[in-house]
Amino acid sequence: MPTFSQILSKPSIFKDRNVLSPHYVPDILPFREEQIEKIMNWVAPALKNERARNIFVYGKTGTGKTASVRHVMKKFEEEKQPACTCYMNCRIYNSRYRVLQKITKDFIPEMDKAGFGVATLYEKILAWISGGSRRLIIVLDEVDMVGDLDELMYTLTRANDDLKHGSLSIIGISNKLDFKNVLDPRSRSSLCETEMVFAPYTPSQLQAILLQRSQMGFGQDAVDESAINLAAAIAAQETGDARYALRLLLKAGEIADEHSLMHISDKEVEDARKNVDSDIAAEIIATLPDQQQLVLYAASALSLSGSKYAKLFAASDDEDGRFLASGEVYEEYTRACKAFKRKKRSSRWYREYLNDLEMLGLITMVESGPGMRGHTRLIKVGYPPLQIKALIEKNFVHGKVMAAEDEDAGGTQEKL
DNA sequence: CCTCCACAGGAAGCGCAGGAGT
DNA sequence: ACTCCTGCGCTTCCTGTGGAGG
Repeated sequence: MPTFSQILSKPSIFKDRNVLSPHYVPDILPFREEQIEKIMNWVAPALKNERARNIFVYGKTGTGKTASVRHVMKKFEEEKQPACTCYMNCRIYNSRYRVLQKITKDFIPEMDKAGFGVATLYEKILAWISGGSRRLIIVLDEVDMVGDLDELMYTLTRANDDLKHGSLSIIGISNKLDFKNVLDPRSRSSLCETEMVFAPYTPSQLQAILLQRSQMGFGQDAVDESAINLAAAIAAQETGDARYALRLLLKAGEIADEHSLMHISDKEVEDARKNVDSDIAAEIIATLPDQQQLVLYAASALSLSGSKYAKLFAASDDEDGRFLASGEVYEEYTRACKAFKRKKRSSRWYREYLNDLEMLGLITMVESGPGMRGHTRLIKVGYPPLQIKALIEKNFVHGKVMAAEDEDAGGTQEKL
């Protein structure tokens, strides 16, 4: 058994592991100078006591949207003015109510509790802005996750009409390129007052970024040039996602550490790739609500045991695409609920779960064409079903027994 | 052709938790 | 302490929709 000091003194390939983390915002963002300057120009009016423009930033994941905006916000806050910013990720603050609540919580400490109505929160925010003639900029990251976005936009834009002093501006960030088309025209025109697109990084840009970070994160020459090129190529093939590329590098480093290597070559990057893909899925799955896990579990279990329509698909199948019919997955889900002692949800809500899972990229769905009865969706799990099944089983066995008992108690109460 | 099947997804509404107003 | 009120997760009911089968 090693001691902690032995573990800590073990040589590591990492010099500063932190710079490879997805949350790290470097002082210099390569290839984004132009975008940063533009955003600064649009935001600057707030420092001369005018309203900053609303900005809508979009581009695929890992193109530096969030990092660039946060970079500008950091610079902005360094100026001591009645100007302030409020950043939030709408994956968490995903409704008008929660967004307003977050704003009040950040700036009005005595309001830091739940239960106020929308109107109350709105009034308090207006009074706070107006009272200090403030220039508030709200950054809504992953803004497409907000359910009642139209209402949120209406509320926020209306605030400017109601304000005599100060103002409120919005910076929306989204990675859904077609997202603004589903917006109400009115909210679109206010949110998309100014637009900016972040193009994916090119392979050579990714290379440069990886080189910059690897020099900061690892010792000099710890990473093969060809390994960096490989990681850049893999990420470029995906979507030009810098976050993914950095994650590859981080994982490659961890693999090197495990084998006590002081050097990263192509092999470690290759291995990292396999790991990272399933890591990403495992992370998403672990944070999924119980019911959605059960649906996913049912789909994986069924794709292992085989669809009853297997013969049908075999004829028109493109390679291994094992599709399942929505109905049979629901039946399997019902069985899974029984097995894990959970209360099953109605089929209507089950369909909502399917949509959620698809949005997370855990499953893919297609409309049933000719060959199948009626109007059904065909489901395919996006990752190896055996792994998913095992992972969810583990999630349910570990630490969730109490929850199962609670559900059970609820069930008996119902019968009374 | 029509009818039925097996779903998709909108609308309404219900019960609950937790805070406001009194 | 009590009645409202609000948001949330969910169920119930309902109206499409497009191919299968007669």
